[in-house]
Amino acid sequence: MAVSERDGRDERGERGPRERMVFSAAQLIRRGGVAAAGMRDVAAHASAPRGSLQHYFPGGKEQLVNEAVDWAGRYAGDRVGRFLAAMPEPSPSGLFAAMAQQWIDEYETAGFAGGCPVAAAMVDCAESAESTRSAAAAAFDRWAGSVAEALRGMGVPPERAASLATLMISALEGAILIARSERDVRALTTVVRELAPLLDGSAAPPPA
Amino acid sequence: MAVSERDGRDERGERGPRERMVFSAAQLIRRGGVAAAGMRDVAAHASAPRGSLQHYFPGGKEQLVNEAVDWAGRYAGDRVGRFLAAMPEPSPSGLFAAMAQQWIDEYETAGFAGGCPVAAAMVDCAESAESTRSAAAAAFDRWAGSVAEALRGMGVPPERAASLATLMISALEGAILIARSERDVRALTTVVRELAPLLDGSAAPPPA
DNA sequence: CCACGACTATGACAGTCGTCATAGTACGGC
DNA sequence: GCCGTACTATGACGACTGTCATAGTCGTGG
Repeated sequence: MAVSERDGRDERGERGPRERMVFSAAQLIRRGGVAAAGMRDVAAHASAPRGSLQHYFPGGKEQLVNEAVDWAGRYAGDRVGRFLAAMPEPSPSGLFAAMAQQWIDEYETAGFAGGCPVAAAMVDCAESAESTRSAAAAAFDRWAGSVAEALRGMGVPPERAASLATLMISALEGAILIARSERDVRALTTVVRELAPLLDGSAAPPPA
Repeated sequence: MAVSERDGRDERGERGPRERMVFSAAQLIRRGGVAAAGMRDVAAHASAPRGSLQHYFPGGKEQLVNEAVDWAGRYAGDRVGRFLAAMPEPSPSGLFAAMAQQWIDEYETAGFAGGCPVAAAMVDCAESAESTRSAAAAAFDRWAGSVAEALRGMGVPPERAASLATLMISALEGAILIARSERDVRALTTVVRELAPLLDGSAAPPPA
């Protein structure tokens, strides 16, 4: 779910204030967590008027956070499709490498400031806000669904595709955490390398 | 790093107020993140006097958080040794299953309230507090070191042991996130099952 | 021209946070 | 008994936070 500042625009290349605020919320959340993403900060980052927050998000911060998580889940899911389209000959390991590469690129060019906004929202709100927890679950589910669909398209048996998708996303999320803590992409390159043979051997029936 | 309320005691089965506060900080951080773990809450949770906080932790909250992260890293590393000792015939997949099982047990008996304190501290403080980021890196490193050492003891080639340790911890951390969001241990059981053949095939030289 | 809806502006509110200052207690050695 | 040290107690402070109330500005349709 690495996201450059230019992503998320609509077909006219512009975004309305409401969309910008959701996007900015996701950006700030993924940097310092939900608590560090103040409502005033979100408005400022989005170059949106502070007064619009209560207008567009009458549900308050919880609604804003939930929409940011939802946006991130949709974005990650859509990205899978684009990765797939960009691969000359799709393979499970190639897809996973592309997913990780997006993070490697961000970390190498923009520094290690950000993590996954869904993970950040989970950590901060899982217990306090039930709606945010379920939004995170939906985001992961959407993401995993896209990955599993892609895997099935590569000949992976349907019952294993979902499992492998979970494994891929788990490993990626964990590697993001480690990479950020070490300020080094090593963890990301490592999981890609180590998981590759397992993923590419997955078109065969499940082992044992 | 799932931790029951009874862990972390010293040889006399008791803990001093200082240790209790570090332990309580870790407990609260892993539930709702650093921001949700107020200093007053920590003191209350540890049944320790509020006035002791500034006495034992003159570095303020940042020091307390860092020590909590450090404690968690040491705890996770020590756990690996105990898992190893409890296994009749050690195997990489068996070790990973034991690590995940600790989380499964916690989630099934105590609910999905908590995650990994190191991950939580990372998400909230990686950018704001450099010292906390490096404490998290040290915690992951210590944990991975224990795992890698265990793997080498099972015949895994040294150069692969470190990589597999990173993969195991990554997958576990990610699965924790997903399991907590879904309020279901499915993600944990899935990564254990899917990773098992890869881990147990790792005593052989690296593939290709 | 006026009214109406959508949107913006801004100051205030109550609450919480981490931190600090100050004072107080307990207990050891001398 | 006294002093110094370790620890505890507590109220206050300033800096936030999310939320609300109120008023203002548009543009558009009648």
